Amino acid sequence: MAKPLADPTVDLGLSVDRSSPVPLYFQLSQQLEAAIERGALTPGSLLGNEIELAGRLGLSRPTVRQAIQSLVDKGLLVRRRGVGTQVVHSQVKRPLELSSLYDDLEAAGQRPETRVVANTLVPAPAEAAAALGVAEGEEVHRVERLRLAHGEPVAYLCNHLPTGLLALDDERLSATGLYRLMRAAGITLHSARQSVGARAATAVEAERLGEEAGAPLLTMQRTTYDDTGRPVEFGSHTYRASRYSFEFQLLVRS
Amino acid sequence: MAKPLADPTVDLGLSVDRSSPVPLYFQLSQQLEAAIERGALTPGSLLGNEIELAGRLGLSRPTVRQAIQSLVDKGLLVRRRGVGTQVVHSQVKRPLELSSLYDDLEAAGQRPETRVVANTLVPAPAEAAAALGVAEGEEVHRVERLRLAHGEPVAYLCNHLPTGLLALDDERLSATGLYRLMRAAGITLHSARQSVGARAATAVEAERLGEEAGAPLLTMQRTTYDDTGRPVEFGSHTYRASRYSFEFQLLVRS
DNA sequence: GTCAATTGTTTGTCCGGACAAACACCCGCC
DNA sequence: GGCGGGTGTTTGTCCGGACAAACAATTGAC
Repeated sequence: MAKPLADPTVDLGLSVDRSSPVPLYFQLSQQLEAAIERGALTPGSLLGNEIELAGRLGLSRPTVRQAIQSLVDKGLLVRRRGVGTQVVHSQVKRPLELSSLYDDLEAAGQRPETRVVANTLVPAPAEAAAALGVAEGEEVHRVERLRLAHGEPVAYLCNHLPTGLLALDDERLSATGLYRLMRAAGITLHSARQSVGARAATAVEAERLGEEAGAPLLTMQRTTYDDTGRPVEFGSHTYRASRYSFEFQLLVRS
Repeated sequence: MAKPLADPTVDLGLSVDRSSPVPLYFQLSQQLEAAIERGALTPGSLLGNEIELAGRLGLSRPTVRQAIQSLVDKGLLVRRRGVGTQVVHSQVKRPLELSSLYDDLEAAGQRPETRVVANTLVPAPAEAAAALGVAEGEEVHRVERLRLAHGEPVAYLCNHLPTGLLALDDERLSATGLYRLMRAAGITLHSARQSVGARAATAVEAERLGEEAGAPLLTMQRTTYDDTGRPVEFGSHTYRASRYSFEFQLLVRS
């Protein structure tokens, strides 16, 4: 009979605005996420059952469930039948996004810079053609960039893109990341297929990145798709292993 | 007015079994996924609207929506208001799972083998203690293994695990992967935090893997959490870059 | 004291309906 | 011919309810 929490609605300042165009379930999930983020909901604590929560907020149970489910999908909450919904007790950050090197560096406080080495139209090489789903030799954009942080080279990025998708001028390429340009052009990025490996740097690669020949490089090849499943970008990147590593969080989908 | 598909229900052999304990939405989503997998639903093709589909199957719209939504989450389908639900036209495999090296090798037809190099209790080193959330110096399991494919070394795996979770005997460790053992012990793996990088092999590392000193190695550090957010494993792995690379698919969470 | 059955709580699944918002398409106007 | 508005289709959101399944805790029997 004794409830572990007095009234979470009050403590957490949960409330919804029915006049807002933001969906109710989304308002709720954001508030819950914020509460978890700032520690108002401590790891392991119960959330109170769905019926009560719905009643207190003046929402229906399906709406509350939708809000909770989205947080479960993000890995912030765990539900157990007969027990309730608990906050996961781990230092989960973000469940993994399609990371942009530029944004990552910027978020880390490293001042990212981009030097455009090449920006031309070329006949598609076999590998790029296969990834982009165009005929070999068909014209595609080719962009080669050197990415720096604090004035030091971090990565050499070579990308191929289908024509007609995007206006690519050196100025904009220098100012920001490719993904931001694509999003700004109305392309909704959706998924990507990646392959991450390592190899020793060739003399040319080493010189570009300021390493010794034979130094270990982290390599990534990535094909990115928009929300219709159309390939929009194929990238071959090499990173200085001494200056960069990939960090990400995986969720098991059940 | 003209429908692109005559009656998908018939063509795809969709049907649900109400006497089965398997949830209806899950039955439907599995059948749809199978139809996409085997090409019965071609990329770009419409799925027919939700109301009709529900009517034909004798299900309610929410149930059909739940089935479709799960496939949208997996990146197999795209929904557009006023248009309908389409099959994504790309060669999407699986959206990325918490990959097990053993399972990956086995699925690729490489015959994986494991040699247990060490399997002891040790005081937790600082890094492992921090990852597992235990005090430094507290006793933890330490397992070192060499993973081979076709008799050739592929990776050197060093893992730390909390005590009391799992019975770790050399025999079982040799026969299968660590993740399978954990699942078999009733641990539900949920998420993992990974860091992938590269570095040159030290003399010791090179010797273990049959490489030259200085050869590029792919490194991974991973902390795995169960469904309650409790850390259950911390691994430091080194892979022969010449023989292995990580392949995975990322989804952008909207 | 220990084990098994019962009971209560909570989430899981499913239904039927209603209205809103976004998009594609067609038609009429200019 | 081009453009704008109207119309219809489809998904998005939300409601209220009902029953089933899983789990924990208590109760009862041995």
